[in-house]
Amino acid sequence: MPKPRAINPEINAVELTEAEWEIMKVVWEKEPCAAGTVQETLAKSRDRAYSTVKTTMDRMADKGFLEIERIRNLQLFKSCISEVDARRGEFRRMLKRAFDGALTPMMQFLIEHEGLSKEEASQLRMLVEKQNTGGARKEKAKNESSNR
Amino acid sequence: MPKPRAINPEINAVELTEAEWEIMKVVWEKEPCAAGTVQETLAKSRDRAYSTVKTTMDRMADKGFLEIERIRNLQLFKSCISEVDARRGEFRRMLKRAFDGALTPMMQFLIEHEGLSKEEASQLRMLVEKQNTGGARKEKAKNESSNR
DNA sequence: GAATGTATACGACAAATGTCGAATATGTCA
DNA sequence: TGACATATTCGACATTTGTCGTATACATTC
Repeated sequence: MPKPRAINPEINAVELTEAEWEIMKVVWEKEPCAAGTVQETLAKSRDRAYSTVKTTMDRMADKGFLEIERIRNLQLFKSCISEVDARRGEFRRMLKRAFDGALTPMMQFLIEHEGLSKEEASQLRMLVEKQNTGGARKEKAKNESSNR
Repeated sequence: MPKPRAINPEINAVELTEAEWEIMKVVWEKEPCAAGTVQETLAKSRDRAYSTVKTTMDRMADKGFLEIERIRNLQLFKSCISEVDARRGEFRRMLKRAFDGALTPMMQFLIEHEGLSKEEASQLRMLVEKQNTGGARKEKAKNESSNR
C-alpha cells in the first residue's frame, strides 16, 4: 500500500488575504491595469472606496505580489505571482491545517462528507484516467507554472 | 456533460485561525481538558505562555467554538464544533477563494500542478470506485457530521 | 492560618487587515 | 491661465490575531 506523500507546504507559500484574492483576480484578467479600473470592476459586486482598493494594492506591491509601472502620472499594476502560484498556496495551507498535509485523507473527506455525487465522482475518475494514460501533463505544468 | 456543481460556501462556515486549529486539535483529542493541558501539549512543538493559550481559548469560547464546564476552581474545555465541521469550513473557504467554489477545476489543478503521482492517482481512483459501487457513505456521513 | 503552588481574570501591545478621508499633484481643455 | 477632473499620497482608525505579564483567587499542606 503506497504511503500517502505529504506535499511540502513551505515551498512557494504564496498566501493571499480575502481582499487580495479579489484584487488579484481582476489584475490577472486585465493587467496591466490601473487601481481605478480594479476598483470599478469590484464595485459591481461590492462597493469600496477607491482609496481602499489603492491602499491594498500598494501593500500588495510592497509584499511583492504586484509591481507598478509608471507612465507619467499613472500607475499600471501587473501581477508578480501567477494564478497557479496563488491557488497552490491556498490549497496547501488548507491541506496543512485541516489534513496534516496529506492528500488521501482529504479525498476521503470529500467523498464521505461533501456529498460528492456519482456524476462528480465519474468526472473525477475521468480526470484520473487521463492522467494515468499519459496526457500532456508535463508540458502544461511547465507552461503554466510560476512566473515569479 | 455534467455541469460542475458549486458547493455552497455559506452554510456551516466554520473558520478557524492558525492558532485556533492547533488548539482545537488538542481539544478534540483530549476533551474535556484544561487550558494547562493544552498548553503543555502544544509546548512540545512550539512554546507559548500559558496565558497566550488561555486567552485564545477564552476567545474561542466567546465565538462558540469551545464551551467551558466549571468544576470548583477549574475550567474544563469541550469542543462545540466537530473536526468534520472545521475541515469542511477550511476546505470550502479554499475552494471558494481559489476555484470559485467548483470542485472539478480543483481536481484538474491537483493533477496538473501538484504532481499527483500515478500511485496517488490510483489511490484516488480506488476511493472513487468504492464510492461508485455503493459503500456505506450515507451512514458514515450521518454519524460523523456536525454536532453543533 | 501562613506559605506555596496552581488557575483564572484581565489589561496591554504589536502586527496585519480592511476601511476611508483629505491634502496634494498632475493632466486636460476652453 | 484658470477651472475641473482624476490620481496619488498618506495618515488614521477599528478589528482581529497572536502574544504576554501581573494581579487575584483558590487549594493544599505544613
